[in-house]
Amino acid sequence: MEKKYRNLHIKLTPQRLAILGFLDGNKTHPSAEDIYRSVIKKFPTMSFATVYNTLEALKNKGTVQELKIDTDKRRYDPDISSHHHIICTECKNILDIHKDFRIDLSEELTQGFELLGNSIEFYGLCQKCRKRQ
Amino acid sequence: MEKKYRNLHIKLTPQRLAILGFLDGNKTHPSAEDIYRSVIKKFPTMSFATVYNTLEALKNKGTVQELKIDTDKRRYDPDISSHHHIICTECKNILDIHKDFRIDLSEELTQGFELLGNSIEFYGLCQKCRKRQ
DNA sequence: CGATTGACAATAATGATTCTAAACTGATAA
DNA sequence: TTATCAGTTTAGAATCATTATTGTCAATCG
Repeated sequence: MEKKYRNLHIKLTPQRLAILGFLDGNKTHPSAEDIYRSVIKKFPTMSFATVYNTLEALKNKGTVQELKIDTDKRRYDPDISSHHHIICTECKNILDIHKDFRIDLSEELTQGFELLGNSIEFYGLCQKCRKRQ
Repeated sequence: MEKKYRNLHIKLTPQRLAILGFLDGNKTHPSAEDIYRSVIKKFPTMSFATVYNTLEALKNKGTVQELKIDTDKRRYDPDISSHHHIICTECKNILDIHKDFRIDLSEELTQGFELLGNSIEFYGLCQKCRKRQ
């Protein structure tokens, strides 16, 4: 379990391993609070500062990315592959979209920008909300 | 000047007109604070609550949209046409991209979602930051 | 063995946003 | 004109997410 994270070259403390464990394979785009609430079960002394510090460290190492899908609070994603999201406009449920979209922009549109990539937020209605309508 | 906003069917107080005037044609994606700082020049008694209340009202009327381009604070855009943004990864400068991208998703990807639209965040290097590198 | 470093926890501080309560405004009715 | 009423504004307090600070401890290094 630990071996997996050795190459991060950060100190693998029990708290950090618990956070990494929670994030591993997690598809729920958790907030700092979500992480805190889960990890505190095993580490009753866990503090928010540790969650934020660890997330900052992981962000810098590039193993976690910060998402902009929520204006209320930051959300984090352990899946750092370039992927996109579709969000239900009703219930705000979020689904990952694993596909690359190479979108080119004309020079007229980019006005001198060098285009490096894109991140797409799709929106729509999830199955449950469609039935409810 | 006022006629333009009559069809909003909200009470057009002087403060609201000042906010609407600041937003009209604004391409800077201002935060609540940006709006406050500008409008307080004419209305020294203006309060933040009024800015937020007005933004909420305008959002509900669909004349302003809340952007998710900044994790630190909310930003607002009076341009409600479906458009996108390109953000400089260095200086965070933002440029509007006015073009429609119809992107279809396979059923396998959407898993029951009814796709309604998309919003794309492009990223890259702006002209100034390219030269600086 | 000290000395140093990095991480932790608790807590204080900050900054954005929301809430509250009282005063104000403008329209309408008496 | 005056009274009333709904909606708006204001100032400031409250809340919530995030960041900074401080003292402590454990692991590491010379």
